Amino acid sequence: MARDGKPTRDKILAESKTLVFENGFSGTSIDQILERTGITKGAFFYHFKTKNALAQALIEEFARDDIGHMQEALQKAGELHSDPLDRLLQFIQEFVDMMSDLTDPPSCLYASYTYEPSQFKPEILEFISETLLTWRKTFEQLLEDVLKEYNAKVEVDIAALANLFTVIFEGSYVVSKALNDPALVSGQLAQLKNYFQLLFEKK
Amino acid sequence: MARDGKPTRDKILAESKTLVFENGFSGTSIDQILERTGITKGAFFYHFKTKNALAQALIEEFARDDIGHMQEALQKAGELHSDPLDRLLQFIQEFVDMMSDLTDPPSCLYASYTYEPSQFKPEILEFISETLLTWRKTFEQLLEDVLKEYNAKVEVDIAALANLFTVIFEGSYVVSKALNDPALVSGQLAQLKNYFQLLFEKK
DNA sequence: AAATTTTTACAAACTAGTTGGTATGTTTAA
DNA sequence: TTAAACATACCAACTAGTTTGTAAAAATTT
Repeated sequence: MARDGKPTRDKILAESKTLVFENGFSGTSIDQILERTGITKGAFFYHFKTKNALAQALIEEFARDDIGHMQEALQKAGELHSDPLDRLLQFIQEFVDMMSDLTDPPSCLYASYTYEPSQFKPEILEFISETLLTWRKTFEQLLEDVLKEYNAKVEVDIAALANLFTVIFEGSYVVSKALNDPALVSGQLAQLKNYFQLLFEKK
Repeated sequence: MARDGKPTRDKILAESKTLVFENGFSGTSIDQILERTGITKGAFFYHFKTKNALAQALIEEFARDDIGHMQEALQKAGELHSDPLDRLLQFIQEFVDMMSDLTDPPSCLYASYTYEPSQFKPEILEFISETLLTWRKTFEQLLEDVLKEYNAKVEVDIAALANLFTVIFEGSYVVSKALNDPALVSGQLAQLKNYFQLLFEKK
């Protein structure tokens, strides 16, 4: 190895992500990325064969961080509570805390890509789908554990309940951005906590 | 008036909306619009001075329909129920019904624009913000009416509760698209109904 | 009511600038 | 000195937007 290319690659990824959230993916030109990073076209295409390869690297990094947060919260909730409902509520609380002092509205790359799907190779969209399904499965497990010791006061669809977490996350991001209200996100997640608190009663 | 240009204009708007949901706004070229509509550049720029003027017309039409649905549901809920909680639940049920037999995942232009904000003039983004606030105000009114006759079982933030409707709508659109599951939307709105049913008890 | 003028609603061809991507070099560190 | 990590210059295709022209309907005049 000659010079270390990782700082350059990381810089491309970081600045690209910011740009994609501002302009969308197809609205982000490679020239813009070069401007922000201070590198040249040769450097860019050394690290990424095509613009779509950048898209793929971006979403993979985003998903890695995302799933990382999920597992951290899962572990913390498991450590703090043995009761399955407390664990579920703590899991949500972890994200309420995480989102409680944002200075800017957050953005999700899944949503960004989902609203211009034709720009990406099918495998990228499938990867997003699979990542969201990972979230759902995790949440389904948490819910099933709850249902062993709790009854639901109204009839519930477990899959729908499990999706609700991601739905509120994605939705609160959109609305938070549209209203320029970063604090909105944690407030919405708190509603989900309320819902579960109201829904389940000890057997 | 000479020849009637309205059919042409409407065709541009309809095809453009479809294209924007496929490619994003900046990913949609005017040439693509011309291909789909079968018109020429002269015709396009006769009806819309700039591409951004199209963006504005698109969002205004979308918001008009959107607010229209809101008022329809509001009226119907008001006709069917005098009890404020029943009215609130019926209001949501109207949208559950509306979304219950989708064949494709739906899309929202607010979210689409929000994830490439730099492409639009500030007034367009403000217009989106104001439209979402209209939703919130309507929902706040419904909730306040409920709280006159009902108590909330847990402490609630009315603004957060009012936002939750839009949040679940936007979020379910994103997740529905990402998972290619059109049925998901109505299932998520049903959760919101559950929440309110559990939350309020007669004074 | 017939002839003329004006306006609307387009069509076709063009332009200046931008796009993603490439070909060919140069630098740098092991 | 060799391969990795860039830099420079370039290109064909595409971009939004413009220019110029024209058919037809509506408005105005005769």
